[in-house]
Amino acid sequence: MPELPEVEITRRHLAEAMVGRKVQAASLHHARTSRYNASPDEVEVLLVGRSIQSVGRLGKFLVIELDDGHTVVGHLGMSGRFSVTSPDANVEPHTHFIATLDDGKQIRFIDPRTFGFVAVFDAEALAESGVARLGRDALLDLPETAELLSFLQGRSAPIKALLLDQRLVSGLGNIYADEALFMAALNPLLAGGDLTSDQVDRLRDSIARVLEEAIENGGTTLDDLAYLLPDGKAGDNMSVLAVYGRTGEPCRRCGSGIDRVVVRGRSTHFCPECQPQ
DNA sequence: AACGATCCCTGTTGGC
DNA sequence: TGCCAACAGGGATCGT
Repeated sequence: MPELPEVEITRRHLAEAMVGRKVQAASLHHARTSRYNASPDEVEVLLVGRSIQSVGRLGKFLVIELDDGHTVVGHLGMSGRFSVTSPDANVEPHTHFIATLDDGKQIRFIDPRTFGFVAVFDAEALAESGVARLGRDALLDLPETAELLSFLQGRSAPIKALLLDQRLVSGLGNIYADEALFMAALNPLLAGGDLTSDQVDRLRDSIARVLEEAIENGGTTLDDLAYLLPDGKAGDNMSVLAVYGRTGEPCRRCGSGIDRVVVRGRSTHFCPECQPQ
């Protein structure tokens, strides 16, 4: 599933293709993909003729500024993918959105499970959108240990659940939350408020390292869910995952079997020896 | 307020 | 082999 590293890699590709370009045509074929606008038509009307000023990212959201003050917000959900193609390229199944730019290139959004979306917001709608509720970005703006400690103070929820809460720090999903907890040698079920300053310090460093390594590796492409980069290539990061998806397999550090529990409805992978309660 | 459960959706997988 | 239930999960929403 796309998390911060995969969205960041997507952002870089889209920025290269889109910044300074004008949208010549836009078509949106799926009401669920445009669910944050009044209709698919509204997305098309708001986009055509606009120039793209910047392609940014906050957490797992892509934030694209247009020349008239509107903002395009995109989210990959769990199966979404943007591709940059020529207009005559084969249109893949589940292609819900196509924008044609003034250099002839097309930006396409392909999303089988439709958890993702493409929205065009004015300033008011943006301020009420999910983007406005995000905590600091885990890659660009990771809070210092002291600030994280105060966030966690008094929280009884397991640290795994708190890492998935995008209001705390934005960008971590199920894969990198598990990987960061393993790297920090922290049990995912520990209550957030029980973490010591040293533990939060380790967790902070681990979050940064896990995300940076994943970006260097081109992101994580799982076998079952074909996350692909916008150029169609697969990422390499799955080969270095320590715990995610490795239930029953030997821990890369100590050799004992990786365990799996469910936290807040999400599968959670950890080494019971390296990450004791 | 904090926390957990539920829902959305479809390709893949595992059990029978 | 074929069928179908179970599973995967980010974010919104709702109940406790």
